[in-house]
Amino acid sequence: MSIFHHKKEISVQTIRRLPQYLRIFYNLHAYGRELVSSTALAEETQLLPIVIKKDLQSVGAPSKLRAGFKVAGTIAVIEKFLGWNNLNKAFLVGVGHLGAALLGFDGFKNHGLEIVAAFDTHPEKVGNALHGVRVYHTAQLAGVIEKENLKIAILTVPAAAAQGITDTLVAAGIKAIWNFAPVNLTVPAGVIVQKEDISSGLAELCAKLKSR
Amino acid sequence: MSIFHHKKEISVQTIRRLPQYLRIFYNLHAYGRELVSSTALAEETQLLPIVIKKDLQSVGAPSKLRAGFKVAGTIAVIEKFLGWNNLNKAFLVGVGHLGAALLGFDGFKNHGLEIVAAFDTHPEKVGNALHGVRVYHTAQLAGVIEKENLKIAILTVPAAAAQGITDTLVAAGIKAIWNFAPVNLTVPAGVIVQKEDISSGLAELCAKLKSR
DNA sequence: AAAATATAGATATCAAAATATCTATAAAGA
DNA sequence: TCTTTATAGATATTTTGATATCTATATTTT
Repeated sequence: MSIFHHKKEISVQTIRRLPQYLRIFYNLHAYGRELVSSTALAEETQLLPIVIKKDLQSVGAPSKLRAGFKVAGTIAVIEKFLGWNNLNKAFLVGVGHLGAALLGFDGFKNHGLEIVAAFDTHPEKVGNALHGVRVYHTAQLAGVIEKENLKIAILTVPAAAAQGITDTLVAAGIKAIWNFAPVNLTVPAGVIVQKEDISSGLAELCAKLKSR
Repeated sequence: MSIFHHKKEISVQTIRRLPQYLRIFYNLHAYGRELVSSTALAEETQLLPIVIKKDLQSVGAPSKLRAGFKVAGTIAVIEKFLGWNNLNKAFLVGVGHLGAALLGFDGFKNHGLEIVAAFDTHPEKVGNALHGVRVYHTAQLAGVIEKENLKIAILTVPAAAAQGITDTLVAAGIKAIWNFAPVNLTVPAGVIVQKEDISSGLAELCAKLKSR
């Protein structure tokens, strides 16, 4: 056996399930539950108990033998793993239908995200505030990013505009882009792009519908 | 060798990539391109050529040796596979920020979906039209579903209301629910639920950010 | 005409993820 | 006290998906 400890890699799929667990654990905590077993969680999530067990073990969730996982402690390790124990300042580019909806979503505070600014090019939007977030003109992007030292961008612009704005964001030192535009962005190594595309989910649904 | 032909199973991941291919093929078609190779597509999508090749082969995309896949023919097979070659009537329940944004998204016409009605409980929304879609009171759900023979529901209500409405939908004969509420719905076998959860994507992004 | 090349097509290998099985133990019940 | 049981913990197996390699061939180049 090696004397080196290999840091256990946590799979992407596990990471994607963590928010779901977190939501349930928040509820349990609010109801005063201190322990919950993987079998109980399995009913709630419709996942297999063993999937949940392995997911929680992999982030180091504390447990009590024969009793389940500790609610408060598990919340703490998941939040810490995701960095959701303190808020990251972020901003949004493109105040269209989707962008406005995201600005109105107050759940981000539970997800480590605080949207502190928005950007758009339409004169009737610039200068106003939407859901308490001020809308700047896109031309001011670089300045605001630098002044506020922002690292995370939420991109909700039309496909045609996405790459151009991305180049501006990268030049301004942005480290992560959450991309809702239906294009693949080209960025230098080191910049993280997380693509979101609901048409994938719709395709999955339609494929299931057809094969019945 | 068996005399039975085993219908090749198409993987979920392949299905989720199909809309992306379709978008690119629409563009190519608009520009008059008749053939495109997997290597060319790989640059555009940032996927490996072999992934694309296998994906397209698995839905039976027509090709020409040494030249690539046929643009028009590939569009046809993908659309057919997903059932996007003709419109499915759908409706939306919950005209909040997200629901309104989805109503305003006109791209659904390219995705085999036509939203013909919306439902909400707020008196100031009921009776109006939003983006050309009439908003009914949720109490009228069963009636409208039956009258219009609707099969696909888009659920954008708060978590607390989701299961109750789902029960109504199921009782009214709905076959598929595209669920944007952050809960796991319980439905009888045969009803398809496709869950959409952007917090998974955010978790992925945050995990990547932390591990740099 | 001959050689080189880029491609789909087919098959094989590898990696990731899900699932199953086994073990030890603390708690509950007889 | 003894037995049963539900659980986390650990390991093994299976399945799924991604990646690599090889082949045949139409096209292009020489």
